Parts: sequence; structure tokens; C-alpha cells
Amino acid sequence: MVTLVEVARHAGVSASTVSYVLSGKRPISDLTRRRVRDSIEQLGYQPHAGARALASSRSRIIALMVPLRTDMYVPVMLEIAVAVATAARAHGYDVLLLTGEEGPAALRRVTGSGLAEAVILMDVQLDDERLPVLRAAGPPAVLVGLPGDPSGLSCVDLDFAAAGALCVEHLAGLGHREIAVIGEAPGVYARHTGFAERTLRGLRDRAAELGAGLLHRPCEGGHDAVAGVLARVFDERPGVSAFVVQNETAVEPLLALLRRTGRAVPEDVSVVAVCPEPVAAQASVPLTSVAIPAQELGRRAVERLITELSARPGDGGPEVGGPRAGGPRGGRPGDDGAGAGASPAPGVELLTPVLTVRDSSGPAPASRGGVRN
Amino acid sequence: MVTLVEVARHAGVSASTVSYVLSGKRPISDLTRRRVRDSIEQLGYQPHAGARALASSRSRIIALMVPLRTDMYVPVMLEIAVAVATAARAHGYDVLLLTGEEGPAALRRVTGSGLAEAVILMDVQLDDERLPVLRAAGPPAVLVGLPGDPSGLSCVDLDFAAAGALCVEHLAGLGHREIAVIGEAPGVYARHTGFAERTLRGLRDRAAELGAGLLHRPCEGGHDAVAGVLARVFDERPGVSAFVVQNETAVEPLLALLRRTGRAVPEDVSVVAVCPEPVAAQASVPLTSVAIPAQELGRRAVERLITELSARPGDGGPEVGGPRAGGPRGGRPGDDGAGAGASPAPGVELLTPVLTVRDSSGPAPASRGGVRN
DNA sequence: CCGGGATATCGAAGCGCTTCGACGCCGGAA
DNA sequence: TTCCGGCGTCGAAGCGCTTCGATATCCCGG
Repeated sequence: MVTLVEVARHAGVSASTVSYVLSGKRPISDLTRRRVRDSIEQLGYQPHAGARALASSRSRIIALMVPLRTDMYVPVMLEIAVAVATAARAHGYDVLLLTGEEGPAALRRVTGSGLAEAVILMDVQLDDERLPVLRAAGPPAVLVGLPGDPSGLSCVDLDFAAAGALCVEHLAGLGHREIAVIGEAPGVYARHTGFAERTLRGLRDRAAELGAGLLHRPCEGGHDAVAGVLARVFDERPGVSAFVVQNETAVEPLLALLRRTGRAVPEDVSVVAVCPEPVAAQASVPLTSVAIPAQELGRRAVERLITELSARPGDGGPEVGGPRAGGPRGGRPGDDGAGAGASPAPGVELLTPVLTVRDSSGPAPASRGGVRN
Repeated sequence: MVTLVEVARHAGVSASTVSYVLSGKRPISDLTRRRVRDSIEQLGYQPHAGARALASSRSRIIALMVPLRTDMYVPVMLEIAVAVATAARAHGYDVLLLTGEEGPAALRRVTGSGLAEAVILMDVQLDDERLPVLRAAGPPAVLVGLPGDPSGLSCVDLDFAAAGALCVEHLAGLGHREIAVIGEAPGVYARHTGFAERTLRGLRDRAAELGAGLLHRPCEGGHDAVAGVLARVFDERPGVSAFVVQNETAVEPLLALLRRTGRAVPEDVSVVAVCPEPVAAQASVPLTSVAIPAQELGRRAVERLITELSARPGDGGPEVGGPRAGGPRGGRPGDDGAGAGASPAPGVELLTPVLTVRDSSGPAPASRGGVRN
């Protein structure tokens, strides 16, 4: 293995000079810098990560904790993870993959050992057991998701409440008075997963405001489960003319079942989904939907973390060492590309949802069941 | 931060003794060991990862390279990734998440800098640009997938050729003489993704052997794309009575379209899929399918790597340091739980596919088009 | 012609851990 | 009793890098 000392010898300078060329923390003459760079190139030198971490107490690693279970939003999770990795690299950081399996202990382990400088948590629950670790003198952290009490924590998420409200508004605007919500699997609610409950609240509140009826049903994925739920929905509320779906695996079964039972979309029944764009766009009926901006979430989480990290020690120097740092960054920290809503708490950043109208929603059929008013 | 020296002082021993207690590489008396362990506990000591890596030149980190694009097999990818992370932890290793973005350079970077000791590559293509790096004095590596030339490489994958053959056998056994294959998106074949081509070969070879007609059509996901492909298939080969689907996003659209065009499954048309179990089991018609054992693949990849790693330096000592090492390992290296096929090359481990019969396949309708013979 | 302040470079002291050789001690064989 | 071989422990030397002070050099004004 080529070491810094060998590079120094080869370039005819001292070790510290090579180090300063690399870090840019002290001025180095053009000539020397060039010579050192040449030597680095020729010898194929790569700084030893461990030695660096030891000497500088900065590992340049971010830990990303993904849920162990894969019962929901799988593509979203992967997309976020990949976005995090990509964004981190653009800032010279690498990403350590943790699963929820070890729980809070994993956080202590990787930060306590100096393996990771900071963490990003996905799939945060309302009362997440990992949060105390973070609050108590924890490492820099960003949650993708919103816990019950976000105080003292940095969070990024889609504003699911607003997303729910948006769906109801859209449907109510089209004249629908009875709306059914096909939700995530019961287990998701049982775990008090924030986004599911917040969506529901948004749906309910706006429905109440607009005087529309709202029926919520959790639903396992799969054809049969959806069939059961659907039958009961129409049984209880024959007047339902619109569905809001927040469950990727229920989308196609729902469409298939509606079709089969002779309900045309959107003529007889409207459907609005909260799901990633590809799912909505490729559905058998292109769906009017509120997108889940997975990439954006991942990117923002990293941006926040980097900001926090570089604000800490006397850093801020140029040339962080990552290749092409600062290159392909879609947006700069602080821009409001997707529109950050007014934060309900400092540290919480909620992206404003956007509803895209496609083919699955239309005017409510003229008074089918009992239209009030 | 608590250091080893502080632990030593607290326990009244030397630093090296603490180190040996931790590594178990030299005998330590019971009494001393207990004292040291107590001190570690009380002080909440965590060994510094960087210092460890530096001194021992072993980082205890495995790099996992996942594809950047997310146009196929997304749940499988995540499942493999999570399985890798879990299995690695069980052996005291952590996982570094790399995306394909940086390509071969990322491999050089993380292994050259000693950040990762070994790598696992997913989404390997037939002629993958990352392979030369691995062959040329590369780090220990395991591919999940099979490149065109696996010589000198360690690979784990499902035997997709056998999977294809299995599908054809099953259908031919039911009397089907004309089979259509709905494949992955054209881009997947264009990239020469190994598994897609191998499946196709398996399908074709066995079909030829059994004298069945086989029509292969790549297919983008989404309803409309499938509709187009399906129309053309029936146009070209009206006698098609069975489908093999290798494209998760095409499954539901296919079933919906068959239904809509008045073809009952499995009475009129049989469908067999190559996909993860949940997709098959939850489809609107539970699908006869060959499972893609994502978890198993991830686990085996890690087992192989660990074996290779511990065979290297003078390791093999007890108590590797990872918590509960050797705990929840589903299978031991060398077991043939899922049945490893006879390896076509040393280092290649192909899992034997298993076909599960569900509701989507049945006897061919009595001579519909022209049955030969 | 000299002092002062940049500017560029060097040397050395760690960072926290592993590991090798050495040493003291105890029990058994001679 | 003496000698020998383990066993258990210690001390010290790095691992490769960062960083802090010190030093040398140069240019300028006085």
C-alpha cells in the first residue's frame, strides 16, 4: 500500500506538505502542489480511511438506517436510500447501511465508535425508540419522516397531512360527497407510522371542513384483501363515488375490482392515489395522484446533515477530498425547489405536496346515492 | 470519548491486556477478564473504528454496490441489500452502500483506501466494466448475478436458465404447445443483464427440446405497454395458450388484460411467473411461479465473503468482536439448504429454482389452434 | 541595510489501537 | 533443590494521517 510518506519522498517534500496539498488547509506553492499531485498520480496513492478518521476524528461516513421489514413503500425506500448515497458522495461522504434490526444499539455503536459521524433515519414511527438516543447528546441526525414529538430533532418529510387534504379538495371540487380511503396495512397503523396517520388526519380534517363523508379502511396488499375491503365499503356506504388510495399494492387490485364490478373509472368512480410517480403513471388507468418525492427527500436529508456537520468544527475549507465535490447537485441547500411549507417546528421541513391530475378522477356522477344539500 | 487506555487504568491493567481481552488472541485469566469487562461496561467504552482499522488493517466493512437505476426488480434489490446487511452484522461486519454511479472507480476508492475489505456487486451485467478491477489483484468479491465470463470470480445467483426450463416443462407437461414470454423492458436486454438472457436461453432450449413453440417479447412495465405486446402476440400466434412472465410490473396488467379480453386464467390461458414470492402470492390470480430467493442470495453472498476473508490472514480466532456473532444464521456455509446446483465453474454457486404451483396454470384447452403431432 | 510580516515548508507529537517480544511467576520434572 | 516451560501480563513500537508550532525565505518600508 502506498502511504503518504512514500508520496512525500517521491515528490521530495515532507509528509505534512503532502497532507496540506490534499486538504488545502495551508497555502502551498503552485510548483510544489503540482509535484505532489504528480507523485500521487504516479504512485496511485489513496489515503487510508482509518488513519484519516483516527487523526482527524472525522470518518466522512453517514449511517443510513432503513427499515428491516419490507411490507410497504419498498420502491420508495430504495429510491431514498440511493438518493442519499448519491447525494452523500457528492459531498465526499460515504453511506453505511444499517437495518432497523439492532435498533437504538446500532446507533450507539456506529456513532460511539466513530464509524459514522451522523445518521439518517427512515421509517420513523410516532414514538420511535431510537429518538431518545439522538436527543441525548446524540450525533447529528436527520429523520426522514416525522415523529410525534419532533422537538430537538431535524426532520424532512412530505407534508402528508397536506397531501391528504389535497386529495379531498380535489375530489370535493369535482362534486364527490362520499369518499373512501384505502389505507396501508393495519400493521402500519398499529406501529403508528407517522405518515399514515398524518395523511389520515389531513383527509379527515378537510373532509369535515368541506362537509364530505369519509370512510377509512386499512388494507393489506393483494387482490383478495382489497376485494374484501371493497365489498364492505360499498355495503356500508353505497354512495361512495371516490377513493383515495395510500397503498401501492392495493392500486391495481382496486382498479381491477372496480372494472370487474362494472364501475368505470373515472365516469362512475374516481380514484386518487398517494404514491410514487411511476406507480401512478403506469397504472392500468393513469392515476391522479400526489407524488411521494423520494429522491428529493433523500437529497434534502443529506443536505441538512452536511450543513450541520460543516457548521460544527472549524471546517469549511475548500476541496473536501471527495471527487468532484459539489458537482451534480440538483439544488442548493436553502433553495425551496419543491416548496418547503411553513415549518411547524424549527428543524422540521415539510415538502409541499403536489397533485397531478391524470385520467382516474372526474366529476361525480350526477346524484347517485343521496347527495346532501 | 472513552479510550482503551482509560479502561486499562480503570481496571488496573495495561492497555495491551484490555486489547487481548477484547480480541481473545492471548490467554487472559478469568479474574482479569472479568475486571476488564466490568470497566468496559461501566465506562461505556467503544473501540474506535478508525484506530482499529489502522492498527489491524481490517476495517470490518463490506461494500455493497447496488444499481443506480431502479427500473426493475426493485423489491428484490432492497431485499437483497437488507439481507446482506443483516448477515454481515451477524459476522461482525458493517455494510457500506455504494451506487453504480461511480462505477469501477468506487471500487478502487473504497478498497484502495482500506475503507472496505471486500465487495458485493449486484445487478451484474454480462460484460461488466467493474470486473477487470476485481480480477486484477482486486479485493475479495462476490457477485450476485452471473457475468459472461465468471472465471476467477465468485458468484451467487439463481439458476435462471433452469428457472426458464422449469417454466416450460411445467407448461408443456400441462399440454401447452405455444408459449409466449413477456420479458423485462427492452433496456434490460440491451444492457445484457445476465439473468434476463439466461432465463431466455433456458426457456428456448427446453422449448426446443420439448417441441413447443416459444415467442419472446420484451416489455416495458405499465398497462398500455403490456396491452400493445399482448395484442401483437395473439395476432402473430393465435394458438398461444400460456405465458411466462419475467417482469413484475407486467404481471397485473397482463392478468387484467386477459380477463378483459375474455380469456379465463387458467381455463383458457395459463400464466407462470418468475418473480418474488409476495408478488406471485398476492396477484389477482395467485400465480404459479418460480421464486427469486432474494434473502437467500444476500445471505449466501455474505457467507462466501466471510469465508474468504477469514481464510486470509491469521485470523480464525474466537470472539470476533461483533455482538452475538454467529447468532441468527439461518444456514451454515456449505449447507445446501436451497440446493446448490452443480457449479459450471469453480466459484459459481447457482441456486436451484423451485416452481410453486398456484392457481394460474392448468391443462391446455383441448386443441384450440393447430396442435402439432 | 535592517526589521517586520507574509508565505511556504518542515518536524514532531499525537490520534487509539494491535501486536510482538520480554518478563515474572508458578508447577512439575530432574 | 534447580531448571524448564507455560501462562498471564506488560511495555513499546508502530499503523498512516493530521495538525500545531517553528523555521526559513522573501519582499517591503524605513
